[in-house]
Amino acid sequence: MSTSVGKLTPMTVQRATPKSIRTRKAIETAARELFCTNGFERTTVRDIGARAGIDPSMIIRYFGSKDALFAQVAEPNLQLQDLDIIDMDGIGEALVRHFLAQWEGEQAGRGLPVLLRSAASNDDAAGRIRDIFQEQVFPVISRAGPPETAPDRAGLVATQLLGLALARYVLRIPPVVAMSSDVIVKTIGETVQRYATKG
Amino acid sequence: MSTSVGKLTPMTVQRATPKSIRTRKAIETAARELFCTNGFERTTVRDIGARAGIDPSMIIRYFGSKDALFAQVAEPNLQLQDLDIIDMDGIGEALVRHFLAQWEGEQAGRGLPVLLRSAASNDDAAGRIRDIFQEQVFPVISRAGPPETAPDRAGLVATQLLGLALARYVLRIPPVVAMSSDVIVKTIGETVQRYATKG
DNA sequence: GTCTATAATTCGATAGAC
DNA sequence: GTCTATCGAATTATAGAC
Repeated sequence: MSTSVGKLTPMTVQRATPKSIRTRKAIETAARELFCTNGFERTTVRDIGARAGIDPSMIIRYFGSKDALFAQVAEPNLQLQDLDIIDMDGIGEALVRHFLAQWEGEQAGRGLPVLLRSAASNDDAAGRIRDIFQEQVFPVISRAGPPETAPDRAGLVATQLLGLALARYVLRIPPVVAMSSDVIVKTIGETVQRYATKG
Repeated sequence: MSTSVGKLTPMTVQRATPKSIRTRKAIETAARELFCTNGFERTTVRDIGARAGIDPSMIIRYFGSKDALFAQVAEPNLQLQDLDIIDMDGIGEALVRHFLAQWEGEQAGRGLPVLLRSAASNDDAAGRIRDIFQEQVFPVISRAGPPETAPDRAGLVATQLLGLALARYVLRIPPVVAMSSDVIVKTIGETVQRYATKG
């Protein structure tokens, strides 16, 4: 949900007819897939248009620019609020399981793969990932240990979770790809648990 | 060492005069820095020429193409052979310390940062990272535990080491950047030790 | 060996007909 | 609302004078 249909782009005013809604959604879906697969730089407006089955010029008309489209599409919401009520003894495994589900699920983290794929090429993609961890991961980790070590603990958790995503979904290192979710949750969960609580 | 001066590019035959050697090295250095900072896509041949203080057309003349230059420059050698003789009880900390030195040292891993920066944009950068781990990391990890679990153990080590590099050098997540080398070696070394030996 | 000039593409973005 | 046609800028790569 929340593809923010009502959110007007700062350009040509445009009514939200049923058809325009479908077109906008088609563009966003195609953009997400291509940004995620090829990263920001290697994805062209023309490619997105072709995949969405609409004219490339419509993309500019709807979103104003390629950058604006990327910003619209790369808004990860890790939905970690679900974990707030979990007891801290299982925070490690819970975090890993949650992340795997986010990456492999239908919504695919709503943008995290897109960002990670483009973090090296898009100017602010790295900054957005930083924001995500500060705003969404840090608060959760904070409560799992002494407050004064919270930044370090959150940072360590970030290295392991991002490294897992990088190796499994971007670089596709064979044994990491082949590993079952259960093994990952158990093995890496133990690491995350230690990072989150003891640092 | 081993900037492979004698290695002829498959193009215009060219004598290796002292001047041409200097030019070639200047190009390689500038390319490494820019590829490492901005990734493959955002680095232009013109930028490299400007930084090297030579004409952009010389780059094509010397290396044939931008892709060929990238391939020439992105040949990481982790030099893990130094670790072969270390006792396995300290393999975790040794690996992390070695990696940090590689990333932060003069030679900067001779290409690993370049590759990681470009893994999302350059077609074969991800493949090269896979090769690096299979050829260089895997053999070292193999000896640290039961052979049948070697791939999984090496894969787990990869997630943590690459995640550390990603968070600290590419995404620059503040607490990870601020963390001292000693703390990183100790904390993450403990994780790598467990992955390398027990899986 | 080096540089000037430019060819040949490709991209993002726009104008305007319908 | 959608598409055709195209602009202007940027890129890699080449040709040829010096």
